[in-house]
Amino acid sequence: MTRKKVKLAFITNDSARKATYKKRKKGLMKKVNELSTLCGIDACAIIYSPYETQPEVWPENNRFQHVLAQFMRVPEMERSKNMLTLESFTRKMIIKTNGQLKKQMKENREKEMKEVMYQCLTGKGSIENLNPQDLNELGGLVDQTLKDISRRIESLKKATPPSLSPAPPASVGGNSLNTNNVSGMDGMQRTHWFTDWVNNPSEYNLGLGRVYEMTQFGNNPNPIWPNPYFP
Amino acid sequence: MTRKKVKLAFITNDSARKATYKKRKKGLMKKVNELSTLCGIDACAIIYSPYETQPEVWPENNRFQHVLAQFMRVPEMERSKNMLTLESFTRKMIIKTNGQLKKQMKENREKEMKEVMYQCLTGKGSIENLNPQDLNELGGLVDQTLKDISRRIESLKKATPPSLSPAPPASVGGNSLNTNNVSGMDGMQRTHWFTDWVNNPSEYNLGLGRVYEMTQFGNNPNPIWPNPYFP
DNA sequence: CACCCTATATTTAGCGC
DNA sequence: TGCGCTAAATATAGGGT
Repeated sequence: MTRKKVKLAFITNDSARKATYKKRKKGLMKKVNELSTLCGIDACAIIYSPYETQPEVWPENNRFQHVLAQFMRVPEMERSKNMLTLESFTRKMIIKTNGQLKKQMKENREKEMKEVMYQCLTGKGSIENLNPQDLNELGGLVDQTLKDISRRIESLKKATPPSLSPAPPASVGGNSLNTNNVSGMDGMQRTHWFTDWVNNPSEYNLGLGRVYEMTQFGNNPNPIWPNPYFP
Repeated sequence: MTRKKVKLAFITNDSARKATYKKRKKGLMKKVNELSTLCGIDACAIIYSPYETQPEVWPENNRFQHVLAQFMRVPEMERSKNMLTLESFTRKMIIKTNGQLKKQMKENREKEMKEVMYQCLTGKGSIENLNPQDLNELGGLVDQTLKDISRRIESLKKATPPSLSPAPPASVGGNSLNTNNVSGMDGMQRTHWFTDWVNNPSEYNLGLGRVYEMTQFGNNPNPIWPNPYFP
C-alpha cells in the first residue's frame, strides 16, 4: 500500500479525481458545519462541480439563505429560485444518508439498552415500561454483562489473590472514577435523532461523527471494576 | 494534558471559542482551496463571524466572483461593491500572511542552496552565476555537509569495521535510491513564489503546506551514504 | 459506482510562554 | 492576544469488494 502524500495539484486521473472530490466534499461540508456549530456563527460553502447538475450549496440551507442574503441583497425572485435548488439537494441528501442512519439507529439502540441496564443497577430507573422485545434484549445484555463480570473477577483472583479490589483512588459518592468512563454516556446518541433529523434534514449526514464504544461494560481495555457505582 | 474529544456543540467559553474559530477557519479555507485545486473545480466559502467586521469570504476571490455570479445573477452594481469587500479582505490577508512568507522564504533559500550544492556535485550545474553572498552561504553549507559526511564515515567505521559500505540495494546510474529521498526536491518551494503571490494574492497563505525537511544531508534518521550519486 | 478498511497525512485541543 | 508544541482526533489515499 502506497498511501503517499499527494501534491497539491490538479489530479489528472479522472476516477481518482472524482473519488477525491467526493471524499473531500463530504469532509469539507462536515467542517463547515462544525465551525458553524462550535462557534455559533453563520457560514456556508458553494461548490461547482462537473459531477452534479446543481451547484452544491451548503451547510444548513436555512442559514445559508441568511448568510448569503446578508452578503448581498438578493431579489426575492432569485431567492425563491434558490430555494428550489436547495430542496432537490436536500432530497438527494436524505437518500444518501439513509444507510448511515439505519446503522446508527442500531448502534444507538444497543447503547440505550446499556443505559437502561445501568440505570436499573443504580436504582435510578425501572424496567416497568419496557415492552416484551425490549425486555428480551435487555435480558440478553444482562446475561452477557454478568459473564463479563465473572470473567473479570476470575482474572482478578488470579492476578492479585489476596485483595480482590485494587480499588481506584477513592470514593465518597463514587465520584472518584475517571469521569470519561463513568459519564461516558455523554456521547450517546439517542433514537429521537430521527425525529430531529426529519424536522431538520439540513443537518448534513446527521452530523454523525464517529461513535465511540461505551466503556462501562464489555471487554474494554480499561475495565472499571470494582466500581463504586455498584451497590 | 487532556486533549479530549470535543462535543459538537456551541463552545461556551469565550476565549476557547474564539481560539477554535481561528484555527478552524484557517483549516476550512485551506480545505476549500485544496478541493478546488485538486479537482479543478470552483468552490467558495463565506463566514460570518462576530470577530471580523467584514464577512469572511473565500478562496481565490477571483473564482469566488465567478462562482457566486453563476449561482445567482448579481446586478453589476452589487458585484462591484463586492469587489471592494474582497479587496480589503485580501489586504488583511497579505499582512497576516507576511510572517509565514518570511519564514517560508528563509526555508526555501536553504533548500535552494542545498540544491545548488547537489547540482554541482552531480555536475549538472555550476556556481558561476552566483553572487558573493550566495557563494559565501554555499561555502558554509558545503563545510557543514563535509563535516556531516566525516562524522558519518567515522560512525560507520566504528559500527562495521571491515565494510565501510553497507551499500543500498543497487545502482546503474544511481537510480536505485529511494526516489522519495533523491528527488525529494519535488516538494521544494521556490522563491519566485513571492512573485506569483504578489500577482495572485488570492492564494491564501500561499498554499504553503507543511514543508518537509530534505533528507539528503544533515542529521536525518535515514542517512543515505554511501550514495551512488557521489562520484 | 458505492462502501469498507487501514496506513498515513493533517488538523486541532489544551497548554505554557 | 497570539504563537509554538504535542498528543489525540480526524481526514483521506489506495486498494478491496
